[in-house]
Amino acid sequence: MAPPVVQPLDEREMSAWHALIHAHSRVIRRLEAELEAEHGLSLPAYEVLAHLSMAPGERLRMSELAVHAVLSPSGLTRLVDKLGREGLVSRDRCSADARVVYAVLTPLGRTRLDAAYPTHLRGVREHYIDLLSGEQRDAVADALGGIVEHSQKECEAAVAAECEVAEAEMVTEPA
Amino acid sequence: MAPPVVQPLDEREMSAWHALIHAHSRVIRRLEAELEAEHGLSLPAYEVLAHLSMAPGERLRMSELAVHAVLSPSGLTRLVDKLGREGLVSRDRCSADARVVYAVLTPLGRTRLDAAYPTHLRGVREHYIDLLSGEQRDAVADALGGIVEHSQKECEAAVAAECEVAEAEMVTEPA
DNA sequence: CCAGATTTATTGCGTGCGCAAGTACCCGCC
DNA sequence: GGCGGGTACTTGCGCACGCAATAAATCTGG
Repeated sequence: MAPPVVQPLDEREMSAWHALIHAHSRVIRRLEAELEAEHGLSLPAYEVLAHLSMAPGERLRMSELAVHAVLSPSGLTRLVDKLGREGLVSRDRCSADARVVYAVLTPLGRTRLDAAYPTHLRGVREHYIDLLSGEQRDAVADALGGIVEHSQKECEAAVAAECEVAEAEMVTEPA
Repeated sequence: MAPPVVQPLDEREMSAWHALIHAHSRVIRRLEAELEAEHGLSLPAYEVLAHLSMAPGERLRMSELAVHAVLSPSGLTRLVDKLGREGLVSRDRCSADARVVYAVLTPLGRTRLDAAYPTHLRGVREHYIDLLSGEQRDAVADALGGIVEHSQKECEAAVAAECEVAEAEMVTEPA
């Protein structure tokens, strides 16, 4: 019952923390502002189009898209609604499994994406990549990439744990 | 007028970009979920309380607070409204300059912050800091910190540029 | 000393988005 | 073969937040 004394953040740790928060905020804000001003696309919208364009058949399931774009399933549904109204993507129900929906890039969507690509690329370079040395870039990719991986594993572990709990309940309350 | 051909992102650059986006998203989501569940505080709310607690007199101007917390001025006004309704901060008009208002931490706010601190600390460690080696941590702080600084300088430069434009207009259209 | 420009904070408005509940569908088991 | 349990997406709801316009106070030049 002794409180699990956690070491307070020292100055370096603190600065690594604030750096993540503030750098992300600054980079994203600028990039999004440019994308919005020049092409009327939000960053999530751009990312959806970009991921679709790289997928085989320029189509992806909603759930896959939600993972790539950083969006909840419901957020993605609404975003695809919006892009659909603008004619940039269309929906396509899967014939094999009527639950799944594919988002498909339309020719117009491809055109808009191609137009927006230089803006996005320039923004990412100007506000982020080109401000880092090669070593810094690799170090960041390595460090933060590791966090992403770790986080994914923990999610899977959490799901597994839930299953075990469910099984335990099956035993505890056999109804 | 030749299009300023910008080098496409190679694989390493791409991965540094995605790492930033996804790592940020994952870390923030987890931390915020824990903070919300255990103490009913959003991450921005926690940060406002934390910054106030470290300020002299536990008080800070709205505008300063907006810079530290990652929030627009309007966002901050509303957040302070909300924290005020919960009794965690109070507003205090500055006697010297009636335009500025100070947000000050109340005793109740201090209590809530103290209660939430371990959760926040544990979250930052568990989902971020402790997943990095010492070198990685310093490299990230260095690289991303540099981006923040650069971005600040650019903002100042942009403001200066606006002034020049304004001056130029003064000359162009002397009314 | 006052009119206009500037700074500081707030409000109107619209939008984006996450959670939880709902719907439609697939699958395995009796 | 149909029924209970999961899966994939959508919708209801509410809130947070950014931008632009506004209000109030201060500063500055004539």
